[in-house]
Amino acid sequence: MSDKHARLERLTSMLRRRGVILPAFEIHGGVAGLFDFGPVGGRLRRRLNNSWLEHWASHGDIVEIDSPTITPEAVLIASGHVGEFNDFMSECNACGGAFRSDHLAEGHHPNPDVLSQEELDQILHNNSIACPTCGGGDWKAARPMNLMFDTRIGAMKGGRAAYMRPETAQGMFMLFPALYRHFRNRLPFGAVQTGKGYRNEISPRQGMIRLREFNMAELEYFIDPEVEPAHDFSKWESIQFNLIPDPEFNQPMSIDPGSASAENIIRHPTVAWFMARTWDFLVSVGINPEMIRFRQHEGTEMAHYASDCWDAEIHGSYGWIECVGIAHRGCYDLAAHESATGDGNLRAWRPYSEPRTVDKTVLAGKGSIIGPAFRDQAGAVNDALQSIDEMPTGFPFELTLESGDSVTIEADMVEEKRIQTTEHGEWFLPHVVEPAFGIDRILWHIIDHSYVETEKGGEPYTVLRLPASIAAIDIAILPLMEKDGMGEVASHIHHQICAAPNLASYYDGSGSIGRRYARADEIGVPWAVTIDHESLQNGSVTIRRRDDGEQIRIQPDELVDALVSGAVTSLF
RNA sequence: GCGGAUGUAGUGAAGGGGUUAUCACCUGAGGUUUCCAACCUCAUGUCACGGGUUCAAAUCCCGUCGUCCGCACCA
Repeated sequence: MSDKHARLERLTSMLRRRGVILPAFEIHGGVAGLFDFGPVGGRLRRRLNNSWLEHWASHGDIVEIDSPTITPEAVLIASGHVGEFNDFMSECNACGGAFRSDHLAEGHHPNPDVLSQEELDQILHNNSIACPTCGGGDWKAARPMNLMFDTRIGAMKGGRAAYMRPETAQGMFMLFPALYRHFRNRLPFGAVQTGKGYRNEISPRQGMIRLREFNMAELEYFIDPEVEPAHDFSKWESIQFNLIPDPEFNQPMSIDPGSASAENIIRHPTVAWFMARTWDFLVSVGINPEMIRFRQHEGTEMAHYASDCWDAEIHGSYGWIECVGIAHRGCYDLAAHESATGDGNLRAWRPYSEPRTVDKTVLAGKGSIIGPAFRDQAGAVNDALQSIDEMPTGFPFELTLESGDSVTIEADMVEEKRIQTTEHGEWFLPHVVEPAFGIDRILWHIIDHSYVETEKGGEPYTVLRLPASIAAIDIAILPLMEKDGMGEVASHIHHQICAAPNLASYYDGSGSIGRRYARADEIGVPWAVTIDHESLQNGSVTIRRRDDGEQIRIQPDELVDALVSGAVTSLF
């Protein structure tokens, strides 16, 4: 345990020293839960973000959007966040312990979640509920504890209440009509968004794990609940995932995702499919596959919107940490926004395989008779006639109006009409499967899994074995000496590589060559080019592989091509 | 929010009522060497913030803030 702790200290020291991840605002004392990404970390995070976007864009039916972080209160009331994030806390006057008021009131009210502050205080007082810590029963008044940062839109006092978004997902729901049009009205399709989310955590701990401002990457995949999805799981046939189902139903198991779906351990095939694609992503960016498991939420911990939820948890220095949540949200969000706004554009059209023709015989009122007969009730009579389900057996008959009044309808007041309508389809609320990624947590575990402490010549030596695709710096350019023109050649190659799209190199001419290799290894630079005397004669340079120190000679142009195409490994 | 610990260069640490605050590594310059953290010389940079006690505070006291650990809370 203390070994692990010491390793963690060395790792976080390195991250600070080398400009990867640093506590934010430190010269002003720092703020828990806020971090800076430095010159190395900033690019590392961008690379991870880009890998994530590419991963989903490669599906062909998923597009990227971007929406504001400032969100009007109405949106978050509709989505349930204002109610759900507004928990009341009660504090014990004797020992100072703080607890969620509704948890304390449990057993004394069928649904304490919905109670007001006064009602909660009443229940605590009337039932003399004891403090779980000290046994006292003297409670301070309950106080709301909202985990969202609030703000106002508009400078004057008339401004609208708003919050910093606690998740990026709502942006995708707001844009559903635009997405539906973009995809030519055909499901399924998805939208992704990466960006900041905000939660005013009571007590951020564990470094990058619980943050107050964090990088989220969320995907909303809209599906027709009545279409049985066809996913090809053959790619993962021989890969065993570690699953921890809700203990109410199943024991932990190792199983391939296709079978888990077929056996209904994962309740929806699309959820299983996204779990598998999530696994692909995590492994591709450098997460150790043995350190991944999927845990199903139990009924009681399910978020307010989810009907089935699996977390991808990654094991690292802080134990098992949830890094991805894959939730089947049903039609919760679209339905909530529809009912809050009355907007009719949050639905999709499902054509029937055969048009449905409905023959109906209706009684249509004759205006010239009904009008004079019923005067100001005539409209209501017509309405009532139209909504008759069963034809009357004869005339006259009694017709009940919506107001409850009854009127007598004579035969000459109406005529029978046969109406034929053809319905080609129906509007429905799509269901949503949402994989939501915590980028910072994933980045942390990539670093954690990549950080290797070894020995070199009896000295401790550290290497960050990042995959080349996300390493902050692609290559280090090292002149063996900065004389005889080696520095100039090196500088030229450095600029050549930096000018190539999406490549970053760094030039290092200070210190011994071994020291410079060590510096590059520490922040995970996968390749190092050395310019030596032979380079001055025939232009060739050596390229060294980070993970085993092996070197080959190569022409710089060939190297740049290989870097651009990501094929440096094949040169060895 | 409660309790405990704690705050000294970029990192890690030592020290301590007295005017010039140490040490190692790191970083930079010069020299020397040159393919895996070599060496020599020199240099940059630090007592969280605010108040008090004192002739004098980085040191003692108070407060604030931050950080860490435990409790509690936690999409």
